[in-house]
Amino acid sequence: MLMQEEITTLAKKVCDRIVKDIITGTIAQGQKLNEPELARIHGISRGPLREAMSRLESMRLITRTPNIGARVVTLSYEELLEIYQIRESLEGLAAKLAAKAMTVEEKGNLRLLLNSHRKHILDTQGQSYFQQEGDVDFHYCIVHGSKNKRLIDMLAGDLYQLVRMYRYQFSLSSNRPQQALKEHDQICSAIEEGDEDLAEWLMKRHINNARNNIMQRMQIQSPIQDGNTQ
Amino acid sequence: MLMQEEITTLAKKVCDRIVKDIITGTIAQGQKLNEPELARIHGISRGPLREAMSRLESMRLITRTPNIGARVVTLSYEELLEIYQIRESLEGLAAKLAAKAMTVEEKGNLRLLLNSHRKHILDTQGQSYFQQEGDVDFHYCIVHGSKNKRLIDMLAGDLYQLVRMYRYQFSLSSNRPQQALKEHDQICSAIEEGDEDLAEWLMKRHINNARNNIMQRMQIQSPIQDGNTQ
DNA sequence: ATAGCAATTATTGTCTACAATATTAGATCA
DNA sequence: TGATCTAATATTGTAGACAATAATTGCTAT
Repeated sequence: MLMQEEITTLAKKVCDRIVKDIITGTIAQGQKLNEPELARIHGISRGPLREAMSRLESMRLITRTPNIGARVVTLSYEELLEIYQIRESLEGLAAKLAAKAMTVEEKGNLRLLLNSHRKHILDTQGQSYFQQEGDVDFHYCIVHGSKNKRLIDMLAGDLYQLVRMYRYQFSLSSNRPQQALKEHDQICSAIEEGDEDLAEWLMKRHINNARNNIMQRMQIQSPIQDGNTQ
Repeated sequence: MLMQEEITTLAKKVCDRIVKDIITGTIAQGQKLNEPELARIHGISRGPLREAMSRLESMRLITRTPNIGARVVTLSYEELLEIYQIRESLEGLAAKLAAKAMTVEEKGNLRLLLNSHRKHILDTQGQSYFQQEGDVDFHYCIVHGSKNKRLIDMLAGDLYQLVRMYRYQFSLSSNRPQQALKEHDQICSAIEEGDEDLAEWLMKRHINNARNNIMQRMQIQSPIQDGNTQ
């Protein structure tokens, strides 16, 4: 039996491309999305494009108003706070569940991932991009280890996209890679030992630390630019 | 200035109707959704219907497979467990935030709501329907009191629909209305006093109790019927 | 010169038709 | 009789055209 080809649809493909454009800022925050124009750019008709936009809306990357149209969300200090509150809660749960549900193989992979991050940080001191994506990888891995499908969808499906968007657009690369790595290390150990409560507690503290770090730097940084081009 | 008429679109209206049908079981779990048929039933064309189905998918009330079609989700003991794990985490957070963010007026309304529930329980002993919806109201109210928009969307927008679906289809009306009311009372008091940590702890325990109660009864009850009509 | 209105333009919402894929039914052969 | 391939049917995916609503422009009147 052949391995199933990754079957997909125009709407999904275009959705992924637009997601990328929004996260990286190629399409600016607050910008109006014109359906005929976007359809033409991606070489599809408005049908699948609108379906793609429905997906974007469910991810909360755009907001739609009937008869008026869709705009890319506008990032804000307040929303970032909201997101981190939710992350602390849900990822704490994820870590707790992962400590119980992860297989030895998965735990091994998590450790390997961590070691490769350590190497990256040592090799490319301050190379923040990899650190960022590495951070996403680590959290992504634990969330999947929770085996809670709905939790996985909520975090990996939607919320992490927003987190990546904030990081790109606000240049929020970590300025504390060693510290973050150490915290990841602790979390990994707790999971390896199956210490659910400790894993949860460490994860919550880790995210709390990250939030404090980011908030502090955002207030120092130049105020949020208005990406609204309309 | 006139109050804005609730402007809407065919897709949204039909989506709401289908949501209702799915939750109440008018459309059985596991059932295949035929686009032309559904469109005809609701008197619209396939365009807006497909958009409605996108919304249903984002709520996880249906699952879609490219080129094959959409089916209503199949409820399971495992998923219900997953949902309650998430609820415990997120609603704990909601209660904590609400204890800080709710206005005196909102706190007053919450107390009024609770008193009306008490009256209902006294009047119609064992009348479970109101108790169910009343329970939803109470949690809904606290979630909104958190003022965390994304949290509100996650819980009130999507998750509660699923919870209602489980309650309808598994006839999971509360068999402990007095106990639940007492717990609501405690949570309300903690919120009134602005005791964030207590509110969180009480809410988590409350949901944990509800879960244990439901799980216990589901195991006693007849096994989950297969609603798959295909 | 500016405010308000009217006509025009542009954009979104919806419908119908067609193309591509999956499912079903039937026929052929071992 | 049962399995497998093929043709017919049904269903989903996509495109393009039309209708309804919103935004814009230009005009008029004060």
